[in-house]
Amino acid sequence: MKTITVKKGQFLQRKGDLNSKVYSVKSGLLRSYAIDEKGKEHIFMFAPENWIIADNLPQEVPSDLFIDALEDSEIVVLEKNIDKENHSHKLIRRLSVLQKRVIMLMSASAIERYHDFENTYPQIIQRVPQKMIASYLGITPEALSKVKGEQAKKK
Amino acid sequence: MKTITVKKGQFLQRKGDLNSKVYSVKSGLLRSYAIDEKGKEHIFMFAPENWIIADNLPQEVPSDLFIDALEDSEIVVLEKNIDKENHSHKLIRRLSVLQKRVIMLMSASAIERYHDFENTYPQIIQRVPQKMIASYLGITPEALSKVKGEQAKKK
DNA sequence: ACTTTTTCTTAATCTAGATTAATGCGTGCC
DNA sequence: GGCACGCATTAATCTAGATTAAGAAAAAGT
Repeated sequence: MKTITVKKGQFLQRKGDLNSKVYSVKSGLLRSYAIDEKGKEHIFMFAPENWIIADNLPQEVPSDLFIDALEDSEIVVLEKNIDKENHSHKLIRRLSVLQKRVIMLMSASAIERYHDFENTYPQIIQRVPQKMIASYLGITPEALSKVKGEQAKKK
Repeated sequence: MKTITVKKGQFLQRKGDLNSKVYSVKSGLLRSYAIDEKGKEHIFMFAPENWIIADNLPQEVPSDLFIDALEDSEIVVLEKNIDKENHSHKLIRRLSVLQKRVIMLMSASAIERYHDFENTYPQIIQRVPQKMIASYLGITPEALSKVKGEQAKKK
């Protein structure tokens, strides 16, 4: 269990890496994302201070996600192994978040998902470019810009 | 820890229920699903024999999902509490599945998601109506029918 | 301070999938 | 054995969001 510092833009993990770790963010901001066959990025999650981020996979399988720093950050690197202690509560909370995300992706429109993001992660919205939020929501930056404009006019 | 039998169509859990349980399927087939504001069903998961199914939430919060039986089934009902033993491995495997589902919903087309479902759950595809698979994939039955037709013609 | 690179916005066009509606096909049920 | 109901398919139309493109604004690098 060691602490490292990373600069904005630096990678902690790439797709295909073995023995991926769990990263606990002391300061700064990380993200994880996938790249599809067409070369497009899809942000899976953001992790600001006090969050942990990891590829949600058994540690022996090659990782699917890239993890990099969106800001200069201080990170505690943990082995996935430490399932000796009981992390069940944290895992269940993460499952809960993902379950909601799946349901939202299946049932809510772009604008509804955006509002939910605003409410759930107000801290994050200030710190990352709009296009990354679009990526997290599963839409294009253009679509997010449009839909926000329409929303504003309604008032 | 008791075993119960349920008939096709019977509910094990409804949205809003407190103290939701974990259901281990000995025989038969269960599903969980959400209903959105427009009244539409969105299937979150299927659980055939030897699977477990539950609302992925801390046990004290009211459930978001309905769980009912798609076939007559034998079910072992477990308390969520039994986090005394270390379920971490199962939870991590479930996280892994959900992570993939999120990425697929964000990056893959309807037909790609269908093929992935075919490959991942060949057992299930025979046992549930097409429209439920569509619901799991996040599309309408009509769209699935169409897209399968187009696929067939290509050969 | 100035240049270069990102990011955001707007607009025109295109497309995957939704919606609506009609028809045919089982298959359980009385 | 007939009938009602749930399911699948097809077709026509509609729409949210993708794509492409271009310009303005903001940020970052030197």
